[in-house]
Amino acid sequence: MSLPIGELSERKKLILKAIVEAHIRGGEPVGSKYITESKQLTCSSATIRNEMAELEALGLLEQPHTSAGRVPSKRGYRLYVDTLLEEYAMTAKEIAQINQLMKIKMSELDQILDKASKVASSLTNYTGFAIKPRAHAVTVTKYEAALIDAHSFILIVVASNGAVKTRNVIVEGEVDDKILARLTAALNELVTGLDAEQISLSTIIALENRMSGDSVLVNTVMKCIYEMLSDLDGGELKVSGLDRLLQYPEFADTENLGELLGAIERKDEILDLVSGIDGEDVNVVIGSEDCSVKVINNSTLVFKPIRSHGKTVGAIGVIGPLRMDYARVLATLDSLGGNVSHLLGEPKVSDKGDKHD
Amino acid sequence: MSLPIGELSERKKLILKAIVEAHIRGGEPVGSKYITESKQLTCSSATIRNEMAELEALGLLEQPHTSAGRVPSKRGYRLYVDTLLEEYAMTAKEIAQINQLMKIKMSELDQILDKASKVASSLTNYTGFAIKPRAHAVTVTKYEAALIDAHSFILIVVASNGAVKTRNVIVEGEVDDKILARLTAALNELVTGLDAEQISLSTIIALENRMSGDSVLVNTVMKCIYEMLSDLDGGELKVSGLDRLLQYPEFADTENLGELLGAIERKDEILDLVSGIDGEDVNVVIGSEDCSVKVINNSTLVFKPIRSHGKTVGAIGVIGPLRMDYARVLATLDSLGGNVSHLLGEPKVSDKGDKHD
DNA sequence: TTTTAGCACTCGCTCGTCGTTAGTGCTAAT
DNA sequence: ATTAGCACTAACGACGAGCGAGTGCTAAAA
Repeated sequence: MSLPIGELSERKKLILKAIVEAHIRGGEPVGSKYITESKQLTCSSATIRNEMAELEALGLLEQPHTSAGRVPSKRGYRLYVDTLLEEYAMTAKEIAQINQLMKIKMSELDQILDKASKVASSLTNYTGFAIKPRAHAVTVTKYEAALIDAHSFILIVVASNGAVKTRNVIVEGEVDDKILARLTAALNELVTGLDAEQISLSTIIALENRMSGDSVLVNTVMKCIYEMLSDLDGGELKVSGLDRLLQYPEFADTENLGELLGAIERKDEILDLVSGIDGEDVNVVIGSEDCSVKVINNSTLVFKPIRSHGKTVGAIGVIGPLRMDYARVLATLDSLGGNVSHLLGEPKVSDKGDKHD
Repeated sequence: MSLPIGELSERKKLILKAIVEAHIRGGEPVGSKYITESKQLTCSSATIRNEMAELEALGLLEQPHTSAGRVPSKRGYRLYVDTLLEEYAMTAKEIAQINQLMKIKMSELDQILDKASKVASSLTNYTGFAIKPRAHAVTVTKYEAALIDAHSFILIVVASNGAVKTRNVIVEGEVDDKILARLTAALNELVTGLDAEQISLSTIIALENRMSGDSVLVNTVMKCIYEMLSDLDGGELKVSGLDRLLQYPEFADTENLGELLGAIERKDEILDLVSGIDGEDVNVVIGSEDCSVKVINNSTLVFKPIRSHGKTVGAIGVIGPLRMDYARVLATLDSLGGNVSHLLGEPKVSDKGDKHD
């Protein structure tokens, strides 16, 4: 399973790199002749062929069929991303576009993530996505309520992860400001710091006692709170620039496209995948190499966590074909994600460290 | 432009109906022989051919090429939907599924619409969508605020269309409950009933006076309010079951699919289209027959407005190929949409009136 | 021992041909 | 007005030839 990175001769690395990059550009299998022509390799096509055969034996290249050129395998891409990739120098235009995004003052995390994923999509020309990860054991830190009319009010919940949710509560009986004040006071005292599973019957009974035994109101409200808590740790996945997928021939057939659309539709696989990875660097998931997510078999996910005050609050990334322009995408996401995190109050990392996982 | 409905002989209608239905089922051009065989038409294929030629001259049928069968044109579908469509009898299973949806108690419009569009998609096997239409001149009917810490609070806005929006407001100076109380009181007094365009400088100045000239706070808040108001009348489009598109051969090529995905991506065309249509019946938009929405040239949109307390608050619908199973889709959406509206407090329409536009 | 030139071979791709087939339009007979 | 019959059309699938890009292997050169 582990890659024999050290074992690879310098020339093999160069050849692999050339093949990956040629294939990223052209999308077609690349042959030995092409390599000799275009690159600074001084050897002949026959030598390249021998090397290519060995690279294939190592599982780094694949042949669609005899007498076609070679295509990088997933392991090949992985090796490329991990060790062969050169820094991509962002163009002034790209930097400007990111900076312009940063100028737009948006106060809501959702909006920022959404916008950022759109920018990621348009800068890289792949499909962009934004994720708010699943959170475990979200609790409520504060309740507020706002009266609408005699039969309904808005319940506002501030969660431990900083999210805010509201819900329209319609009650059978009558409510007024005084009842609401009592309710919020009781909720703040009794039902904070509990996650969805920790709300027990005793909590509810204690609450009822505080609310003069108005069990209808209490039940309605508790149901709402439970619902909101479940919502809060649900995670979210938003996709932008889906139509960009179509320009890549690997998604021209229904097979791959269907798999990917299905995965996006279901959300959970991608959500789990992204939520399961921590850290602040850009991550690259190539195909289903780690076999956990079977569904995005022929696509690559690249994403960068967004952090705020030391916590991961989301992620932005792009989805595209295996032969993704990794250099560019990594640079773009790194910069964009860093800026977004910075915008959210995260200290900027000054050292340009290793960005791979 | 107007269709010569009355002019069509009974037999022509029957033939057109048979062709549309055969083509919906099979997806392929249908020939004269097929009609004579399968249907109760007593005449021969030659007669059918003559009739078909005339129907084609009327613009109701099309020929992909000579020596292929006929395919309904957009006008043909339109005529079919408007006058030839027979009621679809929903199966017990479908009814049960809708009823089950109705049992799920959800309090938020967004969730209900979202869920309903998913059900629409799964019942019809087309792509479902849910829309909250653009609203003009949304105003705020009530403000509330909830303190988070000394530098931030949550601003809650109840809009004239019943929607609720919250925003995290971070201020330079310090805030406390007392300041917030004054702020909300002032806002409720001075900045209600105004839409985004009507907020003038004098409003802001009046507000500043009330807030002891704290122009920083006032400006921050007003910017937020403006943003929220703009958000509120923005409209929303959510799509579910996108992958279902792929099973229809008309979306197998990149062309049509790209157009449709692009339109969904941009949202505004579809939003405008749906927002522009009022009433409570199911609407059918076939291709870009009315030339306003050029982009969904080869798809059909069917949607039903969702009403609550006499107002249109959203719409659910499906997107699919031109040869959509109209009978089924219309029945499903009519029933589903009616139920959702009912759930939202709209009186149930008892008379099963004409459901076409 | 490594590299390279040369060569036979493979296999997909593109044409053109050809027969088949489903469907048409037209005409003449009913 | 309808229909049977017939000639015609165009898509479709199979077949085969030619092409070309690319390979693997071998034997010679470095």
